[in-house]
Amino acid sequence: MRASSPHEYSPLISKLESIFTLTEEEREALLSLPMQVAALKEDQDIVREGDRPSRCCLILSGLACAYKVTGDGRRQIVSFTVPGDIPDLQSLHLKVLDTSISTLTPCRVGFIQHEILHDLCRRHYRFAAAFWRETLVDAAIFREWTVNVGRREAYHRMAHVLCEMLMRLRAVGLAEDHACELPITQAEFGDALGVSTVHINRVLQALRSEGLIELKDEQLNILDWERLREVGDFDPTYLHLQREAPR
Amino acid sequence: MRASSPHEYSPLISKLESIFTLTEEEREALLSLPMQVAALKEDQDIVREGDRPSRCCLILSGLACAYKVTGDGRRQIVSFTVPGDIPDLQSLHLKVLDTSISTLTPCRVGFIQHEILHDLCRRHYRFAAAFWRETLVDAAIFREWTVNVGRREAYHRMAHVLCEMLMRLRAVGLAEDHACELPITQAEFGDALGVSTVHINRVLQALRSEGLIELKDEQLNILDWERLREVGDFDPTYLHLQREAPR
DNA sequence: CGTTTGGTTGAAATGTGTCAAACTTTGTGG
DNA sequence: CCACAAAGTTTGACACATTTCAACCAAACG
Repeated sequence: MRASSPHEYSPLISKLESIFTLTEEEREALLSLPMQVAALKEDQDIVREGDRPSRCCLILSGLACAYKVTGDGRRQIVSFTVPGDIPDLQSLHLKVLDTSISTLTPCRVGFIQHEILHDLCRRHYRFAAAFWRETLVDAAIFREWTVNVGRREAYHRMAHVLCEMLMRLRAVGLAEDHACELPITQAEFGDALGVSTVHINRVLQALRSEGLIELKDEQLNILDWERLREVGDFDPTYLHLQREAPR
Repeated sequence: MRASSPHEYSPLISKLESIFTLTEEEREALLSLPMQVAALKEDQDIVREGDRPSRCCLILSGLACAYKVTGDGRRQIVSFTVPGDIPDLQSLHLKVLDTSISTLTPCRVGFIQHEILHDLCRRHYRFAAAFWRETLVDAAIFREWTVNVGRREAYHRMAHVLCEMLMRLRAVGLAEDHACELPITQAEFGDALGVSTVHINRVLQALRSEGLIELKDEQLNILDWERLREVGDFDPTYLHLQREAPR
């Protein structure tokens, strides 16, 4: 664990910049936020359900996920994170965590104290609005996942998350037009989509044999974006990626 | 549509009061919020996916739901609302709505202009925090629903929502210890749980014959709360109902 | 009183889970 | 650098939860 250097904030800053233009003062304020940086291995819990954290975690690099475990020990991943996400930003206002957050790949994670963030939000309403907005986009993704899991068959479900991940990774500069690194195992996809690993395997084979995707060696290649979008019934509105007027 | 009288705000005020104590000034500020009140019939859309609303809707009485429709026309309800909820509070920071909101029963709904709420939040950070928190609790509910739909069988899923609804209604004074009005049809439960109406029917019969619940004439009676909780794998933590220290 | 809405039932079709085994790739220590 | 273990992927057969379809019933309603 070491302190942050200025460039560490770049995933967060570019994410905020993608929504509205930061003033010089705001950029300064962000860059001077004290943050503890840690490098984590894969499959490590960053925080756990039931924790009462005093800080938030900013994913600087790598993939992570938020998940819950049912009484009989089955895991449901409720969202994937991409760099620039703060998956436990909710803890700023909800004392007890109701989800765990775990790395899927090795990650660099920045920890920022709650008080620091509260100060920032109190001083600049635009930051409060920006962070609040982040949590609202998260919520929109949760809603879409409920729809995905509740009303689409596994084949379509899979197409849908692949579309989502590509768009989200592209938004933070981690994907080409129709390709990206996607180091997610079939078991993890299963936990995310509420489907058994075996079935995920079959569904992926179907998508491959239909000529929609290539997925091998942690590398996703979307061969027919238009048809994958249709199959996944994917409409990116819920990701709220468009630039909007500042508040 | 008519203007609000003071007592209209009571569902919202008691909800906020259940989280932290309002100062006299804050209570004043809330009561003086201009709000347009409308009485809606059942099964009416309040707002629709794709809308760009300039106001939020506060459910004053009745049940409503947020839902999305898939490309092939199947509806997924992503959450139920109870009085005091502001199901499109997200629209304060996300321009385009990604879900529709519809009444399930006749409802009284209050509309509050975005500017008014933004002003309030800017002037009193505690309100920003309180409303922000509301949206975070919503998000927690979405997450739990993903788990419910993704990892539990229909029988357990149903038990889970019944527990959730009882707790939420109790929190706003609309339920006894183990009973409440619950005017939700089996088709609506189906859309909420990602299950066909027919199967909802069978699952309800099972819950009834196990002696766990009575559900008839829009009246839910939980006969064995402890076992229903177990069957539904229900842990209310995610509802974040406990009183917390002010911010 | 007929019509609509919501609930109930049965039988057949099907998507998905489970189990168990084999295969492939990756990582690691000797 | 090989050998072995561990992790991830693939396959087939079978079980089962849930859907679909179609009909019927009961209560509410205008």
